[in-house]
Amino acid sequence: MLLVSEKAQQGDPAQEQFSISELSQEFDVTTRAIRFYEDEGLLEPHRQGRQRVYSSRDRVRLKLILRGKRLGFSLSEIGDIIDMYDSEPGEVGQLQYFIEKISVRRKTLKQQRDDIEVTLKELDGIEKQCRKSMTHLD
Amino acid sequence: MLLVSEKAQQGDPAQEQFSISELSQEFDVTTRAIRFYEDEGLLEPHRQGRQRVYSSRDRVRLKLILRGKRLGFSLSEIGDIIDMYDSEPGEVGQLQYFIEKISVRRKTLKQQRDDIEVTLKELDGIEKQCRKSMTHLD
DNA sequence: ATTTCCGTTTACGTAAACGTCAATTAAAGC
DNA sequence: GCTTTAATTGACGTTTACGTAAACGGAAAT
Repeated sequence: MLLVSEKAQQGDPAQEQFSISELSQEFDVTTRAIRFYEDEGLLEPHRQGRQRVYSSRDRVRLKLILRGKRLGFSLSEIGDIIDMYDSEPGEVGQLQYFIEKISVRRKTLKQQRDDIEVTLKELDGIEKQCRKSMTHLD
Repeated sequence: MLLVSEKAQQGDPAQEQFSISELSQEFDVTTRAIRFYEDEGLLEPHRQGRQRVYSSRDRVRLKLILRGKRLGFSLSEIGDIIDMYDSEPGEVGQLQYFIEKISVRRKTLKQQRDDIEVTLKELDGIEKQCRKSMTHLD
């Protein structure tokens, strides 16, 4: 292995370093996907020569990306979301715009949450019917 | 318009009929999409000649499809889910398999729900920071 | 020295979910 | 009867999110 993995800088947890395969394994995502996220501007790891070196900040971003995916967002939407997290807020106008984006996102998420509640309840009902049918067939 | 929309069979609500454009408007989805769902085996409306006539059962299915989409499921996954709703449970083996599928689906949904909770809380934090920054800039 | 791992780049391939014509058909309004 | 309007089928195009193979570069182990 490389210098990177000389058992990862464990001194300062904020300065830990990760290789692409470490992240790939930890989050169960292919290296191809990780590089693709970089192509799409969602990650920009440092380089040691040509090799990618990921900081713990990069790792957090990857986490956010995957969470976004689980929620069904597109990569470009996820890009918008991530930018919310670590943008240095400049002018008031931007902040205003920002807050609006947050409210939009919140609406979507709440709709999803409601959808989930309904669906979970329906699943409960279906399962009960199933179990009933099964006892009848015993 | 067609016979279908002679102010839709309002006698028995379970026998209401809908044209493709009615559903398209009601759910804000293109007719192309609706036909595509049919191609994928998610809908199978009756025909009057060559025209599609949707029952209220078809309408419910469409509703389920769209909810599934909002939750980020693929059409084939949605197909599985819908089949859960209206399949006539046959043998015990099938029911067992069925219940497993339900449990898998439930896990996914719960994961999503947790993701949403976390994200909503984070959004709260970000918004607070925003508002703080704004008052400082006033 | 050479095999063995990673890792990188470039490029083409692909599946899903429609969009977008184009050409027909058929019914409704006048 | 003619025109407008809604619906259908078929085909091709498009975007997203990667997969897959090819070819090459270092470092590490034997």
